[in-house]
Amino acid sequence: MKTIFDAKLLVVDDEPEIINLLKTILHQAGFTQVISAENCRQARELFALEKPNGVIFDVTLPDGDGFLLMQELRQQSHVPMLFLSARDEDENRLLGLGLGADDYITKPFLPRELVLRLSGILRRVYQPLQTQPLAEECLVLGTVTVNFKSGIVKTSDGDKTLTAKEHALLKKLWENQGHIVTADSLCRSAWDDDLYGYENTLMVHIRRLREKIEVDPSQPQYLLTIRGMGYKLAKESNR
Amino acid sequence: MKTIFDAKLLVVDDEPEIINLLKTILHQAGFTQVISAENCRQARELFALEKPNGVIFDVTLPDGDGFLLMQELRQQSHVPMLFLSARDEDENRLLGLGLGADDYITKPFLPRELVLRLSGILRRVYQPLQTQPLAEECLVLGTVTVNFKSGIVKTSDGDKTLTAKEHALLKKLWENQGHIVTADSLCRSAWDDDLYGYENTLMVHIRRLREKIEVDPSQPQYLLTIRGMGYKLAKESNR
DNA sequence: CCCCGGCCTTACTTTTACCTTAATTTTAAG
DNA sequence: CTTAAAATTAAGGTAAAAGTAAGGCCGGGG
Repeated sequence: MKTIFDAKLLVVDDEPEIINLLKTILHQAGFTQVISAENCRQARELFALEKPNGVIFDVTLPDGDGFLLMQELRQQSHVPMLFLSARDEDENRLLGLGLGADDYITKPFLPRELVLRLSGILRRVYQPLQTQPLAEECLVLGTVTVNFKSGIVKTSDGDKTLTAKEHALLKKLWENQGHIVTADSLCRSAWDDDLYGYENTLMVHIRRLREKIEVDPSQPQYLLTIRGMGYKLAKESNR
Repeated sequence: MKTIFDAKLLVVDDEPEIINLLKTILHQAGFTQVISAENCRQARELFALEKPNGVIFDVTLPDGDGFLLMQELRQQSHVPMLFLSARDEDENRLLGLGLGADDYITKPFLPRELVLRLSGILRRVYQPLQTQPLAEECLVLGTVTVNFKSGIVKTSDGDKTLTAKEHALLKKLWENQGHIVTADSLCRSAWDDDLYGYENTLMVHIRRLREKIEVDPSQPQYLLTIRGMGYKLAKESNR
């Protein structure tokens, strides 16, 4: 498993045993650095609570106010923070989550689950910031770009808009890009009832699609016919 | 407790008992709408996976492939998705989280915990996104400017004020500017109850909106019809 | 209390963009 | 070469959306 971000983690805990466990788990998962700190309040300045960092708290801190500490830090930063707890106590779980913790994990936990949950939180917190400009889901075919949410096809000679049927068909092909999609399967995703007889209808729509996404519709480069089987949307890589 | 966002939730589950439970919990927590769907694959088009929506899956779907479905949807949308499971099985939890679920909650769960976890996820996913567009509260369309706070539309020939319905509809379109919004989705954001005969009602309001924001209502430049799909508020850039 | 005006809804007709049909031509496999 | 599959046209057909007008609801003011 690989993490998406170059994340550092500050572990607040007193039991060296669990620190080591976390270090092992998280290192294996690709996190770059794991630091332990006995007294987080003092060490706070050292670990800037910035972008690719996160905090893991052990609920059972010696002075017993892990929640207070968490609340305090939360006011200063929105970095991911999560609790580890020795015992599964409903009240504490609600309290922790209510204070703004991103998760609350009770021991014994599966190492892999910790990693997955952590990765998920990091992804949600940082992904939106990073991918703001390219958040759109687009299909790129050479010089042509299709945006499914807006239904716009951008080409070198102007923009075109997809009709409902074209949209449905192209989306299906896109979802199976690189694989052959049978005519039957295509029909089922664009029509409610099974389209009796006239397979021709599908062909006409394919033609219109080609007119919109292909440079030369009669010499398709992307929306390919697989005779006797169906159609295939070629992947950029293996054309 | 109050939620931060105007969140709708699609509940995928077969047991009416749990649907009702969720509805109760989430309504009390301030979520505006909860919809159930027996077959998500078929219903997918109906619930545009747009900004303030989320999906809750029951792992034990009748056909047993809730994971597959989740994975499929995840490819298409980054809206929050979480699993509910009847039994606490490590493998499934890992699988669910690994596929990109935002959380995996096992029954019996505390209602309040569900709400807290949900709110947390929504906050993390939408907070960063929403602060951006809502920073400015004006919609600029060529020579026309719409101020949402005051509901005033400034045009070259005088000011007009938006009615309640027009305001709600335009806001929804604005929040999804550049993307196609289904008629259904629009209705749900402008009417509380499900509107029975809304076929024309929506259209009439769209018409009135066009009369206020378009230069020539019969040749719309901004509020575009996407036949068979919905409406779209064009972005200045790709018109 | 009743009328008035703004807003929303309903009902109906008209328009049009998209889809289907069908007939012909081209392509490619055996 | 033969033949089935797919492509290409272009002409209607059709359902979705637009347009229009009348009626209903509700709150404010006379």
